[in-house]
Amino acid sequence: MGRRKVEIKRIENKSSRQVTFCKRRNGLIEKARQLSVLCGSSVAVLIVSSTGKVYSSSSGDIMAKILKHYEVQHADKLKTLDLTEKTQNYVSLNELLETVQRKIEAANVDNISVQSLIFLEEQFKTALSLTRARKTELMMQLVKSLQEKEKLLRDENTVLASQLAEMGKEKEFLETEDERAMLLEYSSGNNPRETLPLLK
Amino acid sequence: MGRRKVEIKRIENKSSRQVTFCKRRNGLIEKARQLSVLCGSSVAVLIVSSTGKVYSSSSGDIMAKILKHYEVQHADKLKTLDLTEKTQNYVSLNELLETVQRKIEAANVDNISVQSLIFLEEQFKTALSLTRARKTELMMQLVKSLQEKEKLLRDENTVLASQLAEMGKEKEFLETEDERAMLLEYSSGNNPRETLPLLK
DNA sequence: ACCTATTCATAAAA
DNA sequence: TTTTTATGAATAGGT
Repeated sequence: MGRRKVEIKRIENKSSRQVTFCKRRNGLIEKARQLSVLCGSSVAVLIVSSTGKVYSSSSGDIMAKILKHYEVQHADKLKTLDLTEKTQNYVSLNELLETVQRKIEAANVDNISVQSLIFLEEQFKTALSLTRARKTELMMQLVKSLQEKEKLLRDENTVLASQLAEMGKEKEFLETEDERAMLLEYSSGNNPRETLPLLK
Repeated sequence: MGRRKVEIKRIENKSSRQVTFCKRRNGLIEKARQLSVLCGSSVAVLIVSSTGKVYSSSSGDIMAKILKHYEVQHADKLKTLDLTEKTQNYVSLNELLETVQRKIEAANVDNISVQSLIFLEEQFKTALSLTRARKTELMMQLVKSLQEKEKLLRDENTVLASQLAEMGKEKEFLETEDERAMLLEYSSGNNPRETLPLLK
């Protein structure tokens, strides 16, 4: 499509290669845009010139779609996880997809593909943190409830112990010397405060 | 470039949209190949059809180049993280980059862009799972120790309660009718097994 | 999937 | 780079 037909092989002349690169790069990106608009598809183009410069374009929600595609591909894998983890994964993955989609729709900058990779990593990092935080919170709740339970039990123990002591005192007035000796022996061998090293 | 000019806007007719998608998709990928060959550049194209099917092509070592590019761009960002996280990130990021690069060098298949993205996500997911698993394990250990503590306390309570009961019995033989009535009243109001709803 | 009229992309030149 | 212009390439609509 020019003054003459060109063979598809590396253009040796440096400056004409540069010119061709510029034109065809723009053409490719425009074609990508058209495809995206005409057919409602998502298209990303990444170009790295021989000098290392990166050009890219991306239209639509391609990153989100790729992740969706991935999600479908890996639905089986998720099924091997237990139910609790499964739910958590779905939630965070969906959140992730939504955030990615929103961010891409908001930003009209070029270079989105590379940015998407960067962004993707950031999102996973964030998701990791969020999941960590959520799990920690849940487990901290569990620990807290266990600690409360523990406190109640310890209080209960205290009450029981004082009841015992109370009874012991009462007994002092009632029982014979022999009976009292027996009781003390039993009590010293089973004193709660002496047999619960964990609570120290 | 057809029988008539088409506006660049979504094609509403489903079947002609499908035909156009197919033609233009092939065209785009061929153009990408040509650009790559003519100008010695690396080009990746990612297309996701409106039905969710993913097509892609990539020429040269584009993903490796992009990752290199990315790695340089984000050296600064990593410096803003705190030391602990920083160390962890460096390790996992470097490992990740190395693995991706190796995989790319090994595989001469097309479709590298998508595969890399998928792989990237998988890596993060794995990292996420590992972290989760580790945290869960640690917290489960804590929960387990708390539960053991609880069991000891409950046993202790049981012992104390039976001691109380024992004493109560003993008293039956010793105390007067008035003293016994008082004791029963007190005991029924503070029975441990009645005041610990958490343990039910 | 193939045809072909027509539009589009771009090679060469500036 | 971008514009111009002549020409080859891509493709819309039809089969």
